[in-house]
Amino acid sequence: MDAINATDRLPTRGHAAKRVSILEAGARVFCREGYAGANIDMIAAEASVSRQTVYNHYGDKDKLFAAVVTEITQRCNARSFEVLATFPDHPENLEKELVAFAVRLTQNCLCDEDGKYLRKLIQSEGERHPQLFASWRTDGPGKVWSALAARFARLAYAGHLDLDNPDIAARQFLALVNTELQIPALFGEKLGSNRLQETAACAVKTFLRAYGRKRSENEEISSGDRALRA
Amino acid sequence: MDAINATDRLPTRGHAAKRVSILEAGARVFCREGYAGANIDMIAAEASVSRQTVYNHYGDKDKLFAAVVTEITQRCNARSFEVLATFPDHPENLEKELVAFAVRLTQNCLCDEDGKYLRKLIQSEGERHPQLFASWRTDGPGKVWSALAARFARLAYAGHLDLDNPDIAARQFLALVNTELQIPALFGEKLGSNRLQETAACAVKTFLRAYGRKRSENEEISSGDRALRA
DNA sequence: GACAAATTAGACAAGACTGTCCAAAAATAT
DNA sequence: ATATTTTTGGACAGTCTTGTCTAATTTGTC
Repeated sequence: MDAINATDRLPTRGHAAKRVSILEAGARVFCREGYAGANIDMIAAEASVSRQTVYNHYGDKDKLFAAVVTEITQRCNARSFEVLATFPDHPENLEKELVAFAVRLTQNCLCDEDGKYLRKLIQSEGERHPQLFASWRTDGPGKVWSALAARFARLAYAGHLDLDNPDIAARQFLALVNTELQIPALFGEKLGSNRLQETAACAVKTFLRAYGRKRSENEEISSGDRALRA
Repeated sequence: MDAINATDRLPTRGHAAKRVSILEAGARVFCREGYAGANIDMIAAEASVSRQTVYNHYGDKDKLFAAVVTEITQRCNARSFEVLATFPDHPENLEKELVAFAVRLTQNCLCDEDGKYLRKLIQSEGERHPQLFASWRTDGPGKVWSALAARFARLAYAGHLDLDNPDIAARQFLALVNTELQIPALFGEKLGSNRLQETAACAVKTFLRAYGRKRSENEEISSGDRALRA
């Protein structure tokens, strides 16, 4: 009855380590083979555990899958908010700090193992088990978006940005940061961190071209405005 | 040996109609259930055809899957270039025409059935069958990107845009247009065409804020800027 | 109408997977 | 050291799926 909820106790070493071992093997195998393609023997083998132990811990394939999904979801969400906490609220060099933030975001949330797993699992099973991923939709992207939007709004209020709709800006920021990641991600390819840096730099540059502060209070008229007057 | 290559003859009505019927049922079922989860009986039933006919036409499950993938890929690529041909090369109202173009792109290539199928199939099976999707990578996104980049470069040369790197601009344009589509697409949800229009409008507005011609020699403030209410 | 090709339904063997049961072995706690 | 819990390996029935085969039926062609 509480076999599944036993995850609240920390996975110590010798004891319930098998539990997490199974969970992680499950994530890998479900992700690699899809739900239907994965089989318990594979997962047991990859977790270095007997098949029976898998059944002892998680009951059946469906429950194991559900456990895997909620685990990965929680990890991903937690990490997203960790990174979000490093947002440059008081930037000295906005562009540079935004690029660093974008890199952290992609490295820790979008391009890491968990991120890849979650993406694949949602894509392949989301339509069949919408309730399983409901919490991801609301607690994951939903909250990240609005949190990020709030940060951008604050930057705008402080005069660092010029934007009319922080929510749209936040989503577009994420979209731009993701630009180059889509295709390789589909094939499970890893991007070197230099390439990742590049992409983030391009994304932020474009973002700031669109939403960067038009002018500061004590700045002289920009060259563009001079051209307009002429 | 040439069972698969028989697709070169046109699927007439009474004759080889079953062929395409199977192919389309295959696309639906493979997409819905994943490769491992799909079974021939399902596909046969959904194609209103006996199981044996499926085997007669396509040999086995693997070959059927390959046929489905190449078919969908070709359809998607073809449609992409159709839409690309409607790019506003000589725009009178650049913003408006770019929005319309973006809407065409999303409706016909990204959000339609084939687009959804291809996305799911690549995501779930791309890692396992990289060679199957190799042609998609090179002939699909690869060529669309560079074609789009060429269009943007021409617009820049004609003074309608101000960009330093057309390739990056093209990818970012696509990323922006995709902004809102990602999440619903993962769950197979359809976006109303009004919502689609909105998203495209936001994307293009941002794109032009970043890459729009700084200003014309003889132009007053654009209506678009005015609509951007306080 | 007759002939050839395609389609159908059904049975079939072979293999894979799930989930259960059980008794021996190992690990853990007292 | 002993008692308790967990893990293990293997066997097992039941189910599902693939791919083949066959004979009968339908379809399209001449």
